[in-house]
Amino acid sequence: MLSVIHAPTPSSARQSAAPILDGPHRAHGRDETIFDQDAPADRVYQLISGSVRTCRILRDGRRQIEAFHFPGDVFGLERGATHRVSAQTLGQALVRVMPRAALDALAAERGDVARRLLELTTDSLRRSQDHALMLGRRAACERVAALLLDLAERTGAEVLLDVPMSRQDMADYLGLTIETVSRTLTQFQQDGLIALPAARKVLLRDRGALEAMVD
Amino acid sequence: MLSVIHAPTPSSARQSAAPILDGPHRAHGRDETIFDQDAPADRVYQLISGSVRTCRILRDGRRQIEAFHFPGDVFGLERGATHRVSAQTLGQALVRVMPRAALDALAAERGDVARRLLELTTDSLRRSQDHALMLGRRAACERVAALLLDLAERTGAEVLLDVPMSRQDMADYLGLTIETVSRTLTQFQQDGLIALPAARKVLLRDRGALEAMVD
DNA sequence: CGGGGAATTGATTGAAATCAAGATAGGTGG
DNA sequence: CCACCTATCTTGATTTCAATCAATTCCCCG
Repeated sequence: MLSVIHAPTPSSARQSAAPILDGPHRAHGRDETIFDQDAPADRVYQLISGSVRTCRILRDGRRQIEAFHFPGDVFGLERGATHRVSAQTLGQALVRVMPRAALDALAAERGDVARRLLELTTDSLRRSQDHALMLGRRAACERVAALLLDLAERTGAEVLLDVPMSRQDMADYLGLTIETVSRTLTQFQQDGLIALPAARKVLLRDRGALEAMVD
Repeated sequence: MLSVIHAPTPSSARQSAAPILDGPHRAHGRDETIFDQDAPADRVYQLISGSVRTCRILRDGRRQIEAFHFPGDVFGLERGATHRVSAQTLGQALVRVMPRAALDALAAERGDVARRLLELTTDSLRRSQDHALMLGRRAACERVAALLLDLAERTGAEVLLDVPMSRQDMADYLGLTIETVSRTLTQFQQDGLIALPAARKVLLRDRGALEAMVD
């Protein structure tokens, strides 16, 4: 049975970590689809563990990753009847599944829930606008630097960064190709900004220099 | 005195046309700033007539226009204390000014107002995501075509399109340069897709072909 | 009219895409 | 446990699309 979560929201924790509504958890394996583009948007999801990408694909195959999601993040919120993006896991992931009808009903009767939904949506909007600025006006190296810093901030990594996505995922988020992403990372390494100690690991050696590139 | 507008929302009208809250109107001349980037976000605006751009500027002068606004559109909604974008008029414009505190208070006590705010924010999010897809994965001609069709739809133009913005505005919205926008329009004209009968006018001659470019 | 910002057009450059091999590493089965 | 196999990633050569640099031309407004 569903029940409302009376979430204490300590200011220290990431705000989005508090669930809006309880719901069953669902486990996903690596690279599994959570929902497809154009599928009915009758559920909302919150990531418990792992990481997820949401993306749109054009008819000719071009793909734009719209966002990466990390534990605590809510995704799948839509205004219309269908999902405008698809969602896939990057590795193993655990998600909380909330029926949209229940969430809408709850928002209608409880102001705090409605406010939380608005906050979540506003946060997504802010992220999307930052993303658009990056795609419209930033050079390849600035985009890659921005992604690394964003990952560091959102996963709470100090120096050694876990990069859960492939080069193709990075490229499709950044509006670049895998080759350009790879070359840019190599260049950062040669310039002493980062080290690449293993696959899907990045060691931040000069965070200040990366931050200077982003703004 | 402020008063709530009990807006009948005929399904035929553009939904965003209904004001959330009444408020004083303010007239602006051509190319005037309504609010600056980083200024306190203590007011929300609704465009009555004219058109407005919201944009962000990087330290080195690169500019990204985040959105164009037309009559009925609400802009200036923020989660934080300051505006993340600036807003300027494109021509003469009339805006309704609503104090944010009053709007927040109203949303807290009235579910329909809270819901309306969420709808507006979700619409902005959808637009921003479409924008990001365009900036990340579309060629110059596809971007220009998308802008023309978007303008036609939002201003309700059938064939003759009023383009209220300069080439620089178009370029900064599309992540291109004025030269590329100009060349693309010339090419469209040569291909019989449009005609350019006057400055800031575009005649749509083959809307189907333009739509085919966009998806 | 006449001045001046905006737009167009042309020539050239340049950043990232594309095309094309290799290198590396992760997973699997012998 | 190790070797192979296949994905993924890196690196290199070349091309391409859009940016930049550079004149004109076109209008809009005074």
